[in-house]
Amino acid sequence: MSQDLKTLTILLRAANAVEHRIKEDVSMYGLGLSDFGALEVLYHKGPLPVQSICEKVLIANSSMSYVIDTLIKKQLIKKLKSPDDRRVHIIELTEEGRKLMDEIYPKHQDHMRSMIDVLDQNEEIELQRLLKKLGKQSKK
Amino acid sequence: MSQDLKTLTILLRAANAVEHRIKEDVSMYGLGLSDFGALEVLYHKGPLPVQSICEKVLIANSSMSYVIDTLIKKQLIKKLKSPDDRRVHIIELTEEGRKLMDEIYPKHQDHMRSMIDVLDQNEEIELQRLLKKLGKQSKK
DNA sequence: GGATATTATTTCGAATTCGAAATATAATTT
DNA sequence: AAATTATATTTCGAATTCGAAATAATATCC
Repeated sequence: MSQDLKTLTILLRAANAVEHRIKEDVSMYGLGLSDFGALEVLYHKGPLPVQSICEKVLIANSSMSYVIDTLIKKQLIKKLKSPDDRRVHIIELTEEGRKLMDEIYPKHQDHMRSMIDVLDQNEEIELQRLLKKLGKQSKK
Repeated sequence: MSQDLKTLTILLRAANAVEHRIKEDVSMYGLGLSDFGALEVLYHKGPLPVQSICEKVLIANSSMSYVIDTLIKKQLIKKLKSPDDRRVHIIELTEEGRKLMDEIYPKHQDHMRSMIDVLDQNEEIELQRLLKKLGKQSKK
């Protein structure tokens, strides 16, 4: 019983379910999961280097280059050169990008919260604790 | 505090970490995540229709068709026609596929268990309970 | 200060994934 | 029993992802 991997299976299923929900939420605006992830980070943290966005969105940087290209084509973000370090490209939302997120995000947030809110506050806090403990171990 | 989505973020991160670990584990044998997922289901449940494998591995059936093709090319599985229903294709491990899993699986299981074992037994059970509760809500 | 190592990003080709349409068969309706 | 609807699978083209190599700039070492 205790030597099986059910816990991980359940974890992957739950995450998959959440991802599908987000995808559903966001595909109406012609965005993919990673597109939205990148916009979301920029929306909340302000302009950021490519690398930092990668770390938040959890995809390879080569994939992020592609995501950034498509978002630039859609005129939702723009790319600036960092004055401090000429290797670095700073990404920021355009006016249009910000407007889109102003429109999408509150609805998305409500939708996601309604998922979480099947848990009471103590359960939510406990879940966070357990996942963090697991996740910490999992990085190498 | 309570209206934010941190819990989901942590969930997605933990799942991502687990997936990366599995990928690492399994890429040494030239397998991808979905390849391994399919083999694992067949290894544990015996021969199954394509559809049932899909449901376990959590990818679209069009993607599963591709996965099955590549595993057939590697001679790890084979495809039989169901005698009951001529729409259905039953997939089963070849001798070679079974041997591979006999080799891989115990190591994989240990590796995965060592991740889970940062949690004590009560924590593990509680995590399962919370994830199930969340996941249930998340399906539509 | 030049050589070497490190970091940030992009490019490339290949692999994986998806959704929608196509195909084939089975089940249900009328 | 024909027509309709539902289910299982595959095919197709496009989108996304990856890892490895390339490029460019900075930091470190000698």
